[in-house]
Amino acid sequence: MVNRGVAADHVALRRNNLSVVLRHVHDLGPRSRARIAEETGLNKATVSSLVAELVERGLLREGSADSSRALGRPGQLVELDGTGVCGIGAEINVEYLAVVALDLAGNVVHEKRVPVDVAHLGPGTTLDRCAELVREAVDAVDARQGRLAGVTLAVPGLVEGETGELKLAPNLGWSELSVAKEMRSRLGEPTYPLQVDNEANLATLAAYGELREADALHDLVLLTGAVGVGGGVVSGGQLLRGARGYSGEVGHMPVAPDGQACGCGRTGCWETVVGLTALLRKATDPDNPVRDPSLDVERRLAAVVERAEAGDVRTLEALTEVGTWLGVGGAILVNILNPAALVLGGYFAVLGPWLEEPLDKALRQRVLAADGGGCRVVRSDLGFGAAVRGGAQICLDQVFADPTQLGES
Amino acid sequence: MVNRGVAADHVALRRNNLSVVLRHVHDLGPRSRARIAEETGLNKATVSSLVAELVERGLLREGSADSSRALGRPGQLVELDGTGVCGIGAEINVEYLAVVALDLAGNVVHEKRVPVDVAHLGPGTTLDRCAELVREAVDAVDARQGRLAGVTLAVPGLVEGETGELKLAPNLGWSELSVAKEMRSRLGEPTYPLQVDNEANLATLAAYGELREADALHDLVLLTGAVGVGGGVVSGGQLLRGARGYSGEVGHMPVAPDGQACGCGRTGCWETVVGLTALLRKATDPDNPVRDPSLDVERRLAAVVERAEAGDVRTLEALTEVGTWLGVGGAILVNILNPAALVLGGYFAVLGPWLEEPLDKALRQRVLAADGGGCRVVRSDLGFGAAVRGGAQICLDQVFADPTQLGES
DNA sequence: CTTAGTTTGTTGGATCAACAGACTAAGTCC
DNA sequence: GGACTTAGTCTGTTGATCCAACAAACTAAG
Repeated sequence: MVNRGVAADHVALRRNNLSVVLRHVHDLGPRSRARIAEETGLNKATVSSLVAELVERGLLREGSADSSRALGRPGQLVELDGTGVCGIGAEINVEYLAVVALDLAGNVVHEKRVPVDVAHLGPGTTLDRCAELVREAVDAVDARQGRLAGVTLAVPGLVEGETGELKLAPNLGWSELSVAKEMRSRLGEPTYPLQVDNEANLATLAAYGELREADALHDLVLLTGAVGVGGGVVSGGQLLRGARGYSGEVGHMPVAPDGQACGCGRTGCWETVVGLTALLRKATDPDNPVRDPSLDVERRLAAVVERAEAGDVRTLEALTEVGTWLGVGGAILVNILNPAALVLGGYFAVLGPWLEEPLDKALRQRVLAADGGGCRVVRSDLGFGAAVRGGAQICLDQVFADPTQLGES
Repeated sequence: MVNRGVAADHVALRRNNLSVVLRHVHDLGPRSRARIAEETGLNKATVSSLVAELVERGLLREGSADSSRALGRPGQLVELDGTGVCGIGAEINVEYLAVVALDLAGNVVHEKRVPVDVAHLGPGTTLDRCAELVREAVDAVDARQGRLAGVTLAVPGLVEGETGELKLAPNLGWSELSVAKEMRSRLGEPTYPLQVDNEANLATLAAYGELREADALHDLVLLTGAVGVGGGVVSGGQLLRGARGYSGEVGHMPVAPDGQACGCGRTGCWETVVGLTALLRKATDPDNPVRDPSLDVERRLAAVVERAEAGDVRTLEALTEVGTWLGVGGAILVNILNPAALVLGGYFAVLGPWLEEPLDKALRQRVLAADGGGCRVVRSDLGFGAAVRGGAQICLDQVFADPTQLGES
């Protein structure tokens, strides 16, 4: 059934079917009980019983009458009751802290982002500030009388799957830090679940959440471009985490033999040719103000966009070059993983209009399967808020998977 | 969550629990009903009922008394009844056709391998010969009064997931061929399921089957070395197939910029530095007989092993070089996928003793996570029979997933 | 305004699978 | 031989789904 090979009883059966109905309404929108029964294969009477329990639990609610059918008694629409439950995603990144609270329907209940120089502050103070942000978000959820499904904290580094320990975050300058434990103690050992996850993985989940609604798309690779380059993989509808949760480290694939030296000590890593620094090096003179690393990322990007739109040849050439390099590395990923979509996130999304063409061309040249194995290049419009969204979403997903885990409202 | 909960009823519940008990006995060996109940969390009475049904279906059988416990009434052991059900795996490869029939316990019931020059024969005749092999295997299963769970055919090429159509098999010189349909018609439209799958994927499943019994290992990458280099990925216990089933094409990752020209038209592909041809080029003179491509692979390998064991410096250097290149490409895979094991199959396994050290070293240098992300390098001892084994296994897995799908014996 | 036809959602009974606990069976230990 | 322990079966209960009948609500047509 839902969990491969775990003994099940009628409680598990009921839980499974509650989940099926809740997800069905979430994915496909408001509909009558009769229609749910028809579409899921459950009996009408069973659907009535399941819907009643989900309404009881504050996850569904009765809507208006359905007048779409011409004949017969109109159905009573059943719709998602978003307000009942919320999930919170928070993020510690090099230049900012962020938090978002989403309700079950995916609406933003609370959102905040503060610029911070994490490397300067150090772990202790940063975690203090982050805990403060989370507390505000929890208060906002409480104020709306929402129940909290959980909090997920995104960090740009290697997070050990089991323990939630941060092994290594080169861009923060942190290592071997039990972030989950530190946060729990700062939040006063909260009762809601708190987990820590890799930033790129969570951004990938967020992108998957957006895309699967449009298409029936269950295999994708996300590339998040910042100073470094991160990646995440969804395969068969499942986030690929790897044995310890260290998956998706694509930034240091050796692709450019004669390339620049990389922060990791080697030369020619992918991020030395497609990272933001590389783009700016190619597009501008050394004394250009956009090269100043202390300037915030959005500002520097805006400058590049402006030059590109103005038709600056050097900028356009640099973008084409980066796009081609993206295709070179992207082809490796596509050959290994055969995704249905290669999603551009972070700064790649912003510059997508100029990157896509050379990227697509390079990809098609280098992927063994004809037509790139059917892989499309897509821009994510979630911007730098993808990771927090994914973090909140992962908490809500647990409610969809088991609607009984939260007590009744 | 592609298997996003399907509506379930008591039949599905029963099916699930039958599967749990059957898998439990398969994975952990013979044990009493009481012990199964304790370990699975099912009720003793329920286990008795489930075991009775599985015995009825010819999948389990009553064994001897369990005298391992000192006190109390000894239990009646329940064990896998291997003989009841069989799966068949067949393979079409460049130099040979092969078939194997396995019973539920994984024992070889029938096995055959014939050298064939597929490129010379062409698809029609090759499929005729292959169908003949399958028919022999089916007869062998029938002779043992085993029921046939299905047949899986392995081919070295891109197999479209949904349709089972072979899109491209460069090493065979085939393309756009509906192998599944051709085989079904040659076998007289059989009633058992017949599927077609990628050779490397099936070999990966076979390797996973071997390893997961020893360790609790659910993330691995298999590298099969032959003239080309293939790969397969298991992540979270699930074979990674990709959107269309084209995953695992690792042979053409660009790693060696100044490398040899590759059959694919580019230069520096991974298989140009780690393929068998590359090894022989480095280890031997151009006029050496082992370079003769018409010689069979095992013979050529034996020659290399002999030289290495004799301490031939040139051979040892070539092996070190190939091992290092294996690590360079392997590091890309490990960074992306974070497997618990990198499994060497095909010719890599044979030469493992000489490849592992430089491979391991290169890997550790280039993987971002400390200690290679915990990735071990392991040799598969399945040799060139891995794919057929995996093919048979995949049929048997379906029986384990749904023990009711075959009628009672 | 009436009647026929259609669709929705509920009700009560049947079925089925798991569970709990009592009970019998079959050994060991003293 | 009796106390003790563990295995497996039997019986009755619980709970979830399914089925079929039915009431409710609405449209269409005469």
